[in-house]
Amino acid sequence: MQATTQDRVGTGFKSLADPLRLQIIELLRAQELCVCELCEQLDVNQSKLSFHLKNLKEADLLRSRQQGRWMYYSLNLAQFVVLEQYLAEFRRLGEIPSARDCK
Amino acid sequence: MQATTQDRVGTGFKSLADPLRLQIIELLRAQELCVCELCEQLDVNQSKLSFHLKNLKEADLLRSRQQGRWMYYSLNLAQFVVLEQYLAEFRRLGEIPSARDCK
DNA sequence: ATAACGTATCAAAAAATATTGATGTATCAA
DNA sequence: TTGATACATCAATATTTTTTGATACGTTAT
Repeated sequence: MQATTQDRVGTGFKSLADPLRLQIIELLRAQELCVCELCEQLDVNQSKLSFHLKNLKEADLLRSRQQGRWMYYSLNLAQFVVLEQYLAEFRRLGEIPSARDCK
Repeated sequence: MQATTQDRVGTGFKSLADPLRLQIIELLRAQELCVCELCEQLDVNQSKLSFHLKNLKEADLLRSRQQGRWMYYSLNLAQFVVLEQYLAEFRRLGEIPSARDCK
């Protein structure tokens, strides 16, 4: 079984479909952060944050690296580009014909 | 109360986060269609389709026009651009600094 | 006017997702 | 080696979203 483009972008959009996750990526847009800093800045408990970080990571939107007991998360820009391109395709085609009349 | 950018893109991404809705917009990418045609092509019941069309419309991703008893749906490309631009912002900033070491 | 059609809406049930609090694991410091 | 810290995971619950079937609404044909 292999993932189609639709699966991959679908997973990405689903991940972006949550306000807390959007806040997370907006913080990470400025710089890589560890979980404890995200916790503080977002004022959200750790378990909840962990859940959402995992979700973003599974959608391939985030990367993580461990250093000692800290876990640093950062954006995976490549995947943002994938989603961006998917959307750009819609524009690329230019004019979309009206429906031919129905019956 | 007014909608923030986050609300608006959040709603957009949430709407794109469903496989059937992705199929819908991919069909509409080729041309405007009426509900009955979408029903047939997607092999899905009418009430379900109506639900998802409403969702896409509320996310401002679709437009509709009525003609007699038919309802024609088409993409609202402007909103696709809004989402695309939101994603493009992430790229625009270039290199993202690593975290400064934690404690 | 009545009937049939295309679509929307609604309420109930089902399914998916998120939150919470508790516990587990690895790492570091003392 | 003990305790504390940083994070992940799990099970139970709560919340949200989706599906289904029924019904309602507006339009056209008869």
